[in-house]
Amino acid sequence: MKILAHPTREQLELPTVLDCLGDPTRLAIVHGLAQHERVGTELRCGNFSGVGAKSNLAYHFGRLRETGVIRVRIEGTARYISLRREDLEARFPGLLDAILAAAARDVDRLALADCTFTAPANETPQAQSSRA
Amino acid sequence: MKILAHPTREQLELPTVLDCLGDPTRLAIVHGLAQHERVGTELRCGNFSGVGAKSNLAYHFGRLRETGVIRVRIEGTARYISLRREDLEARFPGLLDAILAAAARDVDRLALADCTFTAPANETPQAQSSRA
DNA sequence: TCCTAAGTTCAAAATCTATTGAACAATGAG
DNA sequence: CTCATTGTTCAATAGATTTTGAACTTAGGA
Repeated sequence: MKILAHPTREQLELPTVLDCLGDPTRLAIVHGLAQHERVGTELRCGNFSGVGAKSNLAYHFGRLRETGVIRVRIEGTARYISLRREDLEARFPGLLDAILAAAARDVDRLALADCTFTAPANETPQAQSSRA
Repeated sequence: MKILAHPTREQLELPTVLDCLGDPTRLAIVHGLAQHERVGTELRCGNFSGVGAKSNLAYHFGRLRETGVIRVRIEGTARYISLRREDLEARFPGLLDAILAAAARDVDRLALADCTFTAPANETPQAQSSRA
């Protein structure tokens, strides 16, 4: 089992993060992650669709991870994705929230609709509430 | 005398703006503009240096204008530049401030130092103090 | 008028990005 | 073991980005 390389909090760079989120596909992924956070379950790479070939999805997730926007945890053959909210907030206060709020407001304007995900039922062991 | 095309406030797009500011050179320009705002004088394109050839500066200013990040006012042969703070704030609340604050905090880390400007003495008619 | 300063536009080059399909690796199930 | 699932890596490609120098425009003096 491999552990993927992530930049440390201190290594996060502003232009890199902005550039990373400037891509509509990646912004859509991050928006989707943020929207899904309240559900409590974790999303896998494969939950996302509408981004083209599988290899393209891997490419964008790679970029999001290398940039430090998301964290990727390997478990079996699956990779669970989460937003690095605390790290981003510590380095760039208010930035992620402003971006997510703007993305949420513009959701129909962006190509965000192209990137959707099918939410998992109750795949992660730790996080499911009593009612579905 | 020409008037340059600017997107309207409503036409500002989040991915476009993020992508535009994801470039270190343009981020440096915008940071410089914001830093200079308190002085009260307007900056021209030519006040900036360290960005390479003149045509490259024109390229980046063109991009910033088309994206809606800056406004460019022509006066004679000079072009006066200003940040579109209100428009950006209206469309993406908190975004510009978060970016500028982060850029200011990371100022020595970024290549911002490469892009400097020589502030004008008292070129704009409305804003000059008594001291030279 | 002629000159200069400010900035643009164009074409070319070097580089980077996004996308795809095919082949590959790793894990868990039957 | 065998097989399907999950996702990666590779090579190729099409397109976008950044950068440069040279030629050009425009306005304001001397």
